[in-house]
Amino acid sequence: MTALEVACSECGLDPMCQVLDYSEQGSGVPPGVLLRRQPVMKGEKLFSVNQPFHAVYAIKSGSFKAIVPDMTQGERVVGFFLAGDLIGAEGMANRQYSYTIRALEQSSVCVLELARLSETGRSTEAIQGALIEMLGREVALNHLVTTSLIQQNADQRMAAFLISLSRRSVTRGFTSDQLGLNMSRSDIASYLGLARETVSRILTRFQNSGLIRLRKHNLKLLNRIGLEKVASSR
Amino acid sequence: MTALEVACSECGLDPMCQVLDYSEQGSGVPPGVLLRRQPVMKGEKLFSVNQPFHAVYAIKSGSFKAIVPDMTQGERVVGFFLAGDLIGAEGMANRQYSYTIRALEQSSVCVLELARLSETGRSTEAIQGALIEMLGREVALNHLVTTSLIQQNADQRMAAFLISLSRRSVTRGFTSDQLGLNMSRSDIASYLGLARETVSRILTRFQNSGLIRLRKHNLKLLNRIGLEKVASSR
DNA sequence: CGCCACTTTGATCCATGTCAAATGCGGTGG
DNA sequence: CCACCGCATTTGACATGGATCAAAGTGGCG
Repeated sequence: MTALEVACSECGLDPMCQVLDYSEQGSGVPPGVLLRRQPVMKGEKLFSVNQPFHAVYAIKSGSFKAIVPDMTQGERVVGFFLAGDLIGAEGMANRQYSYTIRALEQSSVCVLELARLSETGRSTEAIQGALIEMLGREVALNHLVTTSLIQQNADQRMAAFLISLSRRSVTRGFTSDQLGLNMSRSDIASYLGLARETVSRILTRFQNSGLIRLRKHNLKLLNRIGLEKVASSR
Repeated sequence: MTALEVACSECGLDPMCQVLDYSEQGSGVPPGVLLRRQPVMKGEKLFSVNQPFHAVYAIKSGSFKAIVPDMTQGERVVGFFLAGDLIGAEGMANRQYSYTIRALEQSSVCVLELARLSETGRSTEAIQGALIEMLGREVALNHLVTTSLIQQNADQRMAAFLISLSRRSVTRGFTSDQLGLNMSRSDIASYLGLARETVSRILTRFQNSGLIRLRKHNLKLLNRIGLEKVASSR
């Protein structure tokens, strides 16, 4: 059950890896600046909210959730991250992380220790260029996500959520119609702002109408066109 | 009725202005790279969705809304921008803007033509550093906004919205309890994902319970503590 | 002064939350 | 290997917040 890895070329950290020329041995980059393929156990944290910022992470395989404390419900899910995604960049400006990251399954990540970049001997210009590229993508991505969730009914949100997962999966080089739904129904509910009962009902309804097939945590999109229609209908 | 201006030190574009040393005459920066205090009429667009990216804007005075086309309702409001805010950075990575920006009132902006930065003669390193600073703040900010809106009831959303406006206003050096609500009720409704009737009802209810005072488009927060209680209650 | 767009207020309806109970499933210990 | 327990998920019944429909103010501007 080894999870699939993304290719480096599809990874959010790639601009920086190119600069560091990490594929080469003897690149002169000191050890500990860029850690590759660190394993992370299911349930383990990458970092916690308010912890001082020190590194950005890229998911090589597996998946994670981002959570923030919430006095009413304990925790609130504010995002899911899949292989290829970059995690932690939002902590850069504030010098501390703004959410807690927890692995949804056995995963692996690459870790870039930002403070130690100057030790690499690479030109500041090249490093900064890579940072700009990474941050720019991040800004664009966040904006996309923000737009979608509010002011849609439960069916639309769920359909949009599934499509977005699938789309992210396919841009990272995986199959587009088959993917692991490793988060719990409660996690999905929290993320979409719905009750978990509603999530459950919608998923079974989608299944009964032939849009998806769901076995445990394995999801197959049977009718993408239909899902897209649901997501955009009113 | 001249709108108040933010100080440069509070502006989202400031890191770059510092690098360009724009306050000096004879700084050697060619004309047209950084335009200051361009007036924008009420209703005028800064740029439109899908238009090729060329510049980022900083609001010197006034306010704007960000809208995206929506087949069902014509347009959807995805954000409001106040004096000091940076607009357009999300277009950098994709090379095109992802929403349309329209002025809510007579306003003024500073415009930075990004493609022409190299003409300034400033060191690439300094320019890149400024870009990183700007983008980093942007990432952090977007994340903050995203988190708040979903999974809250109408009262909470409205209270959070008013508080956020006030907070942004005060961090930019304006008074915290008095501010212009220059968008229409429909705009607020679209942004918060509510019906405009609901927005109207909530505002009158807030007013009747002494939380705010609303005269036309002039809003005064009378009881911030009360509002915060509404925003976080469940 | 009068028109038109925006806003407010009222009445009704429906989607989704909430509460409750049944079912399924994985892990553990005998 | 099986029986049992605890937790996640599903399903059902009901309550309600906010959408929708309708109509009456209100204010800005020609």
